[in-house]
Amino acid sequence: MTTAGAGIPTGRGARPLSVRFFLRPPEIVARDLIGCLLLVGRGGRRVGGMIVETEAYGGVEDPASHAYAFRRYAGNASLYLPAATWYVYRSYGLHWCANLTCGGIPGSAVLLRAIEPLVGLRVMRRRRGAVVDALLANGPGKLCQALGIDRGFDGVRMPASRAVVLPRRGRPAVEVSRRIGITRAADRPMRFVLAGTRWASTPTAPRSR
DNA sequence: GTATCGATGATCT
DNA sequence: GATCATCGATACC
Repeated sequence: MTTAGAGIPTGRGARPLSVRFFLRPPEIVARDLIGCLLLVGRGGRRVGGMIVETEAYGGVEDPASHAYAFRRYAGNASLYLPAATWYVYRSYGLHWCANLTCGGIPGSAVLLRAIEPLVGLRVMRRRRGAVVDALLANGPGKLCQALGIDRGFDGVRMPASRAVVLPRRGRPAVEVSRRIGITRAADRPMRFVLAGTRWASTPTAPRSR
C-alpha cells in the first residue's frame, strides 16, 4: 500500500469514510475528521492532504450557522441536504469555503479550515501562486484555492469521484478552541486542531471579534 | 511570534 | 445598503 506520510493509507486498501460517519453531530464529526486524508480530483491532478483544522457549525441551533433558526436562501440550500454533502459558499465576495453536512441537527456541517499538503504539491503551489508551503492551505479560503474546490462542489454528496475522505489511523491528540472570524456564539468550543501541527491557520485560540 | 486593518464583491435583507 | 465562517500586508513585540 502507498502512503502519503504520517502512515496515512492512500492506496487500494483504504475505503472512503461512509455516509454513516457524517450521520452524527457536527462536533463529533469535526473532531473525528482531524487526521483523515482529503483527496480531490483524479489522476495526475489529484491533490490533497491531512485534515488538521475543522470547525463545527450547529445548524438551526447555532447562531453562527448559516442555517440558524431554519434560515433558507438560494445560497444555503445544500446545508439541508443529507449528511456527507458538500456545502460550498462564497466568503467576502471572493473566497470559497467548503463544508460537509452532518446529521443530528438540521443544517449542521463541518467547515474544513486547513490541511497538511501531501499529494499534488506542484498543482497546489501553482494554484496558490508563489507562496511557501506553510501557507498553501492553512485557512478555509486558501484550502479551497489549493484543492480547486468551488461552487461546482456545492450540493455534491460524498463519496464522489471528484473527492474522497480516507480514514485516519489511531486517535490523534486534538485541541479544542473557539471558532475563528465569527461574532455570534463565539464562545462555543467548536474548533478542532491537530495537536502540535504547523499547518493550521493559527496554532492557538484566535482573537475574539 | 501576534495583532490590527483595509480591500473586496457576492450575497442577503 | 449592510454584512461578512477571509486574506495579505504591515506594524509591533
